[in-house]
Amino acid sequence: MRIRIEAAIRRIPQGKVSTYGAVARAAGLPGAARQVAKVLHRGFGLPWQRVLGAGGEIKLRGDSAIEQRLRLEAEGVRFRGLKVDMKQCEWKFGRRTSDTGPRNLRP
DNA sequence: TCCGTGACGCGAT
DNA sequence: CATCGCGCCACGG
Repeated sequence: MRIRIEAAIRRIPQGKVSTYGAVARAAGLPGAARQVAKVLHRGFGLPWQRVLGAGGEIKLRGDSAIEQRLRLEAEGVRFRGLKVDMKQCEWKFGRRTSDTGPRNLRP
């Protein structure tokens, strides 16, 4: 299970973000949002900053939250107030085989 | 086995 | 918006 979740997380490209719930579904584990959070908390080498709560909200507290925001802005993710502008930055997981989703956004 | 715990999600107020 | 409540789920005590 951990592997499936990690794989899904790794599919999120730089400059894009996703949510715990979406990652869980992409991993074939609908409803396992909390497990996604755990994997992120313990796993290493994962682009953890690209996973947010529903609506593009950062769910971390204190310094971690600040770091996540800085990391995201550093890779071009735009914020609208305290949330990420999902309308523009959310990564849509495609169904296997050549996933054709909106990609390459770096003007 | 029961119970508390979360980097959760969503609808209702 | 802010809060609340309830559903969800793997884990550890």
